[in-house]
Amino acid sequence: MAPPERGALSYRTSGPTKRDSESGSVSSDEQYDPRAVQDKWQARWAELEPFTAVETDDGRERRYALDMFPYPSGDLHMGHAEAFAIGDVPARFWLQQGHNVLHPIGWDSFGLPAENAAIKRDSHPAEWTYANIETQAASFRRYAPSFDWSRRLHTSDPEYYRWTQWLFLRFYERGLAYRKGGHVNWCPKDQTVLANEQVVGGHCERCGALVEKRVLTQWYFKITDYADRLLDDMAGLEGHWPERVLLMQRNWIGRSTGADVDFTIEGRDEPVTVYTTRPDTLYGATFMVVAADAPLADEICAPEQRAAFEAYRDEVSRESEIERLSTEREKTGVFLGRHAVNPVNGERIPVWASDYVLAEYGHGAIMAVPAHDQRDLDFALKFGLPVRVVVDTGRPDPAETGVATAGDGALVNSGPIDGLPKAGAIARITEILDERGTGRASVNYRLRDWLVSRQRFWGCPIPIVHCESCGEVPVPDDQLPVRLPEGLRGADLAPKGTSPLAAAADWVDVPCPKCGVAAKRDTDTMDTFVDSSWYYFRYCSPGYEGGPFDVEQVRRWMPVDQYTGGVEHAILHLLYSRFFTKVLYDMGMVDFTEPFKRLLNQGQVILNGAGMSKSTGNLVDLGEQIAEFGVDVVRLAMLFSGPPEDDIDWADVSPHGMQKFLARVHRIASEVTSPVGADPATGDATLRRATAHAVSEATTLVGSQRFNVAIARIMELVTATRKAIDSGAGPADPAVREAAEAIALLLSLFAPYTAEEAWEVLGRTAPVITAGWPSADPALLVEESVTCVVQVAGKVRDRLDVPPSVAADELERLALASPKVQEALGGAGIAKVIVRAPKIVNIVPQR
RNA sequence: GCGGGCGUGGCGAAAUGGCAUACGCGGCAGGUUUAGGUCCUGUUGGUGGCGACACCGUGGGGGUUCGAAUCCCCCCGCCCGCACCA
Repeated sequence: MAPPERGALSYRTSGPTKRDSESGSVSSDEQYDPRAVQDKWQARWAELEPFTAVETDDGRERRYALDMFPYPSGDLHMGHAEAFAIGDVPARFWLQQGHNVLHPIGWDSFGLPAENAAIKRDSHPAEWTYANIETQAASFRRYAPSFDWSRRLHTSDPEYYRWTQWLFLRFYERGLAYRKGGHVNWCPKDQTVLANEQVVGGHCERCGALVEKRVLTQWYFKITDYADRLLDDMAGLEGHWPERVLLMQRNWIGRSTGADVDFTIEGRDEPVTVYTTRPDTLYGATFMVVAADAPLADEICAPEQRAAFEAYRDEVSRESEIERLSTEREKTGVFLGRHAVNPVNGERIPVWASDYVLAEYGHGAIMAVPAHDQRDLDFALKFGLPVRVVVDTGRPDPAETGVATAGDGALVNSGPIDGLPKAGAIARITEILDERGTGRASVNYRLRDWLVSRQRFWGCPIPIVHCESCGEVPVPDDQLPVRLPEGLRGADLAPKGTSPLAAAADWVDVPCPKCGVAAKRDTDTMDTFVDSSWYYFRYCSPGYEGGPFDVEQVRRWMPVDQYTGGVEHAILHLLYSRFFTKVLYDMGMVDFTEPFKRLLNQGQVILNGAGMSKSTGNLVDLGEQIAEFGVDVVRLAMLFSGPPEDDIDWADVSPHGMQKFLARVHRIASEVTSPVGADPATGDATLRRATAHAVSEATTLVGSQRFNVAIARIMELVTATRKAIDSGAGPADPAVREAAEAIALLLSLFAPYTAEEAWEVLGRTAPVITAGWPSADPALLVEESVTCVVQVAGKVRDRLDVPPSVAADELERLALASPKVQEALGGAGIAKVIVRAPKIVNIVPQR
């Protein structure tokens, strides 16, 4: 439908209200239209700047409300609308509570889509990127989150990425950024490498292409050095971050404890070390398995098995990730023609190669204990290798059943550790290995170092120069930023497996900063997750030129009080940001180790039970919704539909209901006739209590992020106020003004335009956002009487109006005196009476 | 397979040991209106009854308790994460 012209619709401010005092009904031909007031308040906010955070101390407490900054992929969509509506609530709440609030906005503006668009349109990624940013910025202004626009940043600005490079160099100095060769994930579509975190189920997280393995030399951040701290510091986030995010990070880091055991290899000087979480089963090891793609397998393979091994290895290298990932696939492998010697019993065991052992984990080799590990058992049964039980779990023989026994029990066939339980045996055997120098306790992680280099153009250049005589040479700080080369555009950026930057000869060729001879720049750019790992620090002092951030400002604002964003970043962005924060702590630049105190993951906006997508046409357009209903309605519908963490199916959302509610709010404001400042103490006591309750509960509910229930409380207050106007105290009662003002103040968090308008209609001048947060008079929260429920055998039989302070024995007497209770008892004796004054009495009859 | 979460009216959801279904949508009835829409009022878990009421009811079964949507055990269903990590 075509939206009415903006501003053409009138809304009632004081016009004639036909009121039928007999029925209490009111009719109206005109209805308040939230769209009509949007431009007016946008202009007022732009002029008054109520959302600008104050850098210097002004006595107010500081709060930092952060939303995950957007990628400028196009205009804002329903997902943004939900996330930013949710993130705006605490920011406005704190502001109205009188705090100095930092609520910034910026753009994560490096990344592949811009580059792909540039290739397609024969243009430069910056054109597409910055045009989209302007589109989103304009939409944001209308959508009206309480942003401090003065702190706006873009990660693709040289003023920003200068400091991304600076941080890279600090990491480099600390040995936390390094280059190494090895197997890497390669996306054949995007023509670039990917971090482990960006591979989901064997596919590229971004484009969905099947990821391949390649052997390449790449830049890494040594996040594994921080594995323990990343894991252990999560204890402090417990209860403040969603449990599932913590769980996902724990699983991702995947710490396991066990032991390294050295096996000698016949005909090899050096022993081979294996990692096991079950050193207690060492006597049950009947063979060893080496990862087929590990150099070790190639090295120790005996000549007579070489042909078989190489054939197998080629087969493995051809097989795709899909095959590797299929669950019920048969074990494969090949004997390497060698034997290893078990360090505790001197037993000779054959060494095999297989793809079920991963080259990158542990030492790329394992001791196989088929009786107590299902994978090893599958392998043993397939190739006829022996199975020896060493833990008596009381379960049937795995060799017979094909089911490995992983449980606890007494050790058997295990020499010095016979009879010990699992835990005791692990401790003892580790000691024995230690004494003999053939093993030691060990910890392993699933987490790998973070691969940060990318063979694409639109990212932050890696500030390193490669010199034939000096090797890797960091670009000196005073030569930062290393800007992206000019002149590359369109087809120049097409992916070709090496970085497009390499084609910019005049950019690549530079003198070595150290020795001055001809050298070449590193042509890779950084993963965009590097850019987003520190942007929230930059917000604290966005124009700062002495470093990535002003240490003093960060000390003032951080850590972030609430971070709002999607759960899709549960591992990637949030793990990297936690890592960066810990490194900055070690550098002495910040005095905290966790960046985000509280995390809220909003749900997704879906339609008809399925995710929205352009290709299927299952789409709701934010712009159309706003044109039809207005910003306030969209925001309120998002927030009212359910808990913020839950998905919203737009098919279940009722914008019309929200529209009706906002019109009711506006009309109440317009009907108030008492003057500003009228003393509410003289007003209707019932309505005053309703107001006090709504204020008190809404405050608690907003604080615990239960926005949908908070809105329900405001709705109840609106209904109570309507009743008071129509059939109670009347529009001139000061309690009605008090209620109407409270409604405007509370509603400001959820429907800011209507709240401002109502506030003005009530004769108030300051913007409502600066008018404070209402407080409830405790005296009004105490009820004059409460309803006590009287149960007989757990069923409600009567209700009594009693004072809240009623004594237990008095209440019991009243309850027993009730005719309804006596009737329900039917003459039966009383076994017991439970009294919870003043709410409930439960009488248990004898039976 | 392993781990975690969830299951409440026609629908989105409230209630975290004490009146189940707040609030909203949708429905129904009435009022206002030339009419429609808007707006206002009432009503709306099921079964039975003219009715006051009665009984049943939070996925299913069992348990703890004076009292369970809420806590415990088993089962069913759905969602999410991980998935050869030795």
